[in-house]
Amino acid sequence: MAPATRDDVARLAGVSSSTVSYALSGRRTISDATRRRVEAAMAELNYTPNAFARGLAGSRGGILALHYPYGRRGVTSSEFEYVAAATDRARERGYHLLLWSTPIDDVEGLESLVSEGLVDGVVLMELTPDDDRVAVLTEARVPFTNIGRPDDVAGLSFVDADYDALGRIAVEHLVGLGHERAFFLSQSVRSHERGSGPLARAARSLAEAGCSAGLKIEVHHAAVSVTGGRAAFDALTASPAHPTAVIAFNETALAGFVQAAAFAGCSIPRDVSVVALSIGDLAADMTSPPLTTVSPPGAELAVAAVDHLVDRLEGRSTDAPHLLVAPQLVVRGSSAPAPVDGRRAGGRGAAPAAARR
Amino acid sequence: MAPATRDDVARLAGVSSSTVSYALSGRRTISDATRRRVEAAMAELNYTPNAFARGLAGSRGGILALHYPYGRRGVTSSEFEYVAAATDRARERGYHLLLWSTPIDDVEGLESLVSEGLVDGVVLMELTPDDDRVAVLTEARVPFTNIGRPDDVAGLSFVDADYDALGRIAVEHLVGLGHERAFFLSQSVRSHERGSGPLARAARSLAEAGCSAGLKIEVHHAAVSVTGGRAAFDALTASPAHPTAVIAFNETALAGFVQAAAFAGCSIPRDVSVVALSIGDLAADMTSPPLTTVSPPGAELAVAAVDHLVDRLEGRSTDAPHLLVAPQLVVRGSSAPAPVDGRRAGGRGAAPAAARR
DNA sequence: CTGAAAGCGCTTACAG
DNA sequence: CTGAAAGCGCTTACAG
Repeated sequence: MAPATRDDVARLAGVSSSTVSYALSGRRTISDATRRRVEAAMAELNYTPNAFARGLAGSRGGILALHYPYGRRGVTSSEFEYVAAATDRARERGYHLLLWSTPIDDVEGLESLVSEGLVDGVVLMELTPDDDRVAVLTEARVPFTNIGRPDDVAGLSFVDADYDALGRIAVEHLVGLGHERAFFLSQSVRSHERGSGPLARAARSLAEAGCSAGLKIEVHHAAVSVTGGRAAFDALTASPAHPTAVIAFNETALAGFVQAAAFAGCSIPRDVSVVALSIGDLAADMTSPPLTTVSPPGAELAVAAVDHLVDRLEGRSTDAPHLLVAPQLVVRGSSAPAPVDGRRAGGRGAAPAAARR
Repeated sequence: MAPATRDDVARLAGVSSSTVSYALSGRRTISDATRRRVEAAMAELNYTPNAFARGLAGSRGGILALHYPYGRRGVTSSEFEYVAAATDRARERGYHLLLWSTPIDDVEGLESLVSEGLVDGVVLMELTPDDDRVAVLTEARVPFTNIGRPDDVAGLSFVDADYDALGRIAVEHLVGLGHERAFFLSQSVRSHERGSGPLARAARSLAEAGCSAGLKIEVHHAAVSVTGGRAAFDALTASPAHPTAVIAFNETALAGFVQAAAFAGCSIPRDVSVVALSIGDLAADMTSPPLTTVSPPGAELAVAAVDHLVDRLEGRSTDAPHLLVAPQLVVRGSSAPAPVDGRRAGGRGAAPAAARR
């Protein structure tokens, strides 16, 4: 049988159909007796309002889009965290979540999505410094929040990881362990230098924090590949500065780096400490030893972004739309006090990290 | 200004509004001249049909739901692969993808989603042997496909990884390398024994293939935790059978296992070979050496599921709805010929896996 | 080949 | 506190 409509409920309850609507939305006062009859009728008919009709007639459709641009970097281990958290939060707030995933430069796709009128608002992920999506959404007058931020944030609502704290936290951790020379496993020069991207900001904060805390940092631009990471290890070994610690913001290369270190008999953390930035828990646990990480709290960011958006859609947001969330330092086994004997990192023939457990 | 409607287009083109609809859907023949005028008008007004109105009036809303139950296991590295691939494929086929993620036992959530009439069909992920969602969707008469399968697949359309091949492929790989005794790093006894879940099927196929190929397999039930994996390593070391290979179907425990092996100076693959089942590429690359894996092709499965569903929705599917996809063996560095000298795996004091590169 | 019109199931002023 | 009715922007028989 066809699903029950609002008219069915009204008939059963002996009221007009608009009364059923108002009972549902609570937008006008209703006597207790009427409300009870309506509720009983809805329960009996197992009534669920039709989403399309609600969307067409009302101003609120109850659907949010999460735009996840791909092609920027590969699928990393923590991305699902954002998506899952956003989905859950949207649901808790009474919204559905449409996952929208196009190449970041396919602005037309986004444009046609919003012009369909299907979604009440959009959460944008992985903003680039000069992200075109911002203009599209602004022009279409679709409310949106950003996870991440473009260079120009005037009038924009965003939540982002505090990438300045990122660098500082990593530096402080290493300096606290007595390290004086570090090696920054970065990405391509281009991403590194782009104005306000996560990498650029992390790199800058690293440089600043290193400067004031007395940690000398050598920057190495590695390809985002396992091979790139192996080459990075060679570069570390060859470095005249003899760094005793590695700070990595290149998940894939880090995998290659760790492999190369193990092959070469270079022990982590005895010979070199490793602090990984923006790495998921699972990936961190797969290495031996597990990696000390400083990562943005993905779930928290996603929840905050959805909350911001929904607050705005429901007209109850007045507070500052900019939120910077501090990254979390999780100390696992890959960071340790700097070697005291000044033995050079990456040296061959070192014994394995057996012993204590 | 408000977005253009079908009436605006009709007026501009000098035709009736139904003609615009038909021009769009192609459900009746239209003269070339008319079609051109309509198209020009649409282009000029930058017209996009309203999704809610289309959904309300027509039978097709153009939205698919992907139900991702959480709480079953944690976020593993390859889950995003399924979600991303499904999203892309849906879009390619002209549908939106609603991500729906509830605890697997929250059948009511699913029920109310479909009774809203928002979605044309549903893709279910991670089916359990006696999955309640199947009954709910069947009763609601909502078309759906499954990634994975329950025990009773009568009348059901599903795509699934061939978990029988999974075990066989792993066994053949190891036997080909001369191994005779393996250790199966499994999960809790309960999941292991449940009728037709992936683990149960993989375990069964492992047992069968091992039997006929002459590989003796010792089963170890580890907790799904890093600690569980460390304990598993101890169990391997203590095993009187002295297994020379590990087959793991427990991603989190495997992380602990690999860590424990490294700590103990047990070299992979010289002392023990490791073959990981259902592990993502990134996680596989994070270990040293990178892991040889046999994993279901997540993207392929997701694409097939979406295709099945859409074919059915569009009435163009008549072929068999059951699809079993072979897992992929990727040989990385963790598997090697069995030790010839019969040296016991897990022995302490072994030298690190330095040397060749 | 094309038009006029009913209807999808809601929301929300407008009356009372 | 409640009802009758217009309208949201489409799709699709029904006529011609």
